[in-house]
Amino acid sequence: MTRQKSILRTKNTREKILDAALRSFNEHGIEATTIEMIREDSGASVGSVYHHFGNKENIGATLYLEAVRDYQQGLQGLLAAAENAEAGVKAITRSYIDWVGANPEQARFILYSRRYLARSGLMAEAERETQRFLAAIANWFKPLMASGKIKRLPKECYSSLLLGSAHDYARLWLSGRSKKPIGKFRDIFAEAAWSALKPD
Amino acid sequence: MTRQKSILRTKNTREKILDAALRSFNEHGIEATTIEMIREDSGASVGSVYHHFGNKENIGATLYLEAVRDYQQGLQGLLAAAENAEAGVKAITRSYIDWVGANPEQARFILYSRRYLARSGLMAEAERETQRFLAAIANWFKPLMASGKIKRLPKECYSSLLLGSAHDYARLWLSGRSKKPIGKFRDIFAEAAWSALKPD
DNA sequence: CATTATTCTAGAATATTATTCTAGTCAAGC
DNA sequence: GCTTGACTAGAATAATATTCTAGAATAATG
Repeated sequence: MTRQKSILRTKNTREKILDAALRSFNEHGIEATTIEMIREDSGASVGSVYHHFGNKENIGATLYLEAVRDYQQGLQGLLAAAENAEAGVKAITRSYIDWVGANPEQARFILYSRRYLARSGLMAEAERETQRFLAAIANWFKPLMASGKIKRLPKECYSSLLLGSAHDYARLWLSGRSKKPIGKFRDIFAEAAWSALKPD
Repeated sequence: MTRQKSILRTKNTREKILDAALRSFNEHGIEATTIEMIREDSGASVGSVYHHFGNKENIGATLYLEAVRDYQQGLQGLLAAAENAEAGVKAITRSYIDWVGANPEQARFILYSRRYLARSGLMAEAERETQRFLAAIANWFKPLMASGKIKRLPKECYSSLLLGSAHDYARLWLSGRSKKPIGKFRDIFAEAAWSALKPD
């Protein structure tokens, strides 16, 4: 019980710092966010912040890693369940849109702050996980490409044709330049992905 | 003549600062770039840097504004020349790809650093110019949408369906995660845009 | 030309902010 | 109830952005 308490104390501080950082990073950008702002908003001390994360960039990298994991987990199994190429392509697109719609703050952070986050150990880890994830998707696609169920194209192009439009609209929406919630256009982007990838 | 000389001095210092900043911003990111690095790389003094730009963010905003203007200028006239919907859609896509291929450093900066640049006066200016530009494109599309030469969709979706895939691949390429020059896929992305926008 | 105003450059001084350091507090297990 | 390790606090330091002051170069004026 006492142990539980300790973990809670830790967890709470750590989570509060992450929450405060995400809010502030998204509102002001990472650079404009000072440790002092995070400290004040989270109620933690400078010492705590540095104890948990080491430096400002690691706070960002942690947010990035946790968000990416959450999204990738949501997609697991969807492909296994897909009956055919069209269903799979549309499932990937819809899953992406649904995740963005449900987690706009995390999505905003991932889309707009990746460039800032240099190659810390945490980012390398995120990179590795993403590679594994993309490889799994590529694997699912491979037989469909071979059998002509999906248009044959240079392999570099698939991910952009699949998610590029949804990606782009997500940026538009998350930046506030478009007001219409991304969920409204779920099927439009799924159709567009399929029309770019279906065989002629 | 003396006047000419003076402008050159100014221009050179100013341009050298911008060149050094673009290099360093793209290599290390804006935050990790110090004024000292820009000063050393450009050969200017701290005083000069601040005389010309006022603060670090304004250097970024200037790079952003100049790059966006350059791209937008390139697209002017292309639409006026387009014979029909398909030609127009493909011309826009190709023009974007060509510009990115020809100006990778500028493109990288625009795509990866927009979020960092807050609403300084310069960014507001860039925003206004972009609005005018998008309005001109929307205007070109309007009669085609009305007459059914282009698929009828919610207006928020068009830009993402038109350039989203190319956009996405540009990021991939510019970040170094894909090695194949974007120009190779010029027609693939033009086709994809058209297949998303052509009437059923 | 000489004079004056303006723009530009230089680098030292200052202010802001990230990070480190030291001294503790707190809970867990013995 | 002692010891250990994880955690917190906030002061001290270091790194960096920005401002300031002086002066050099250039342009404008009579």
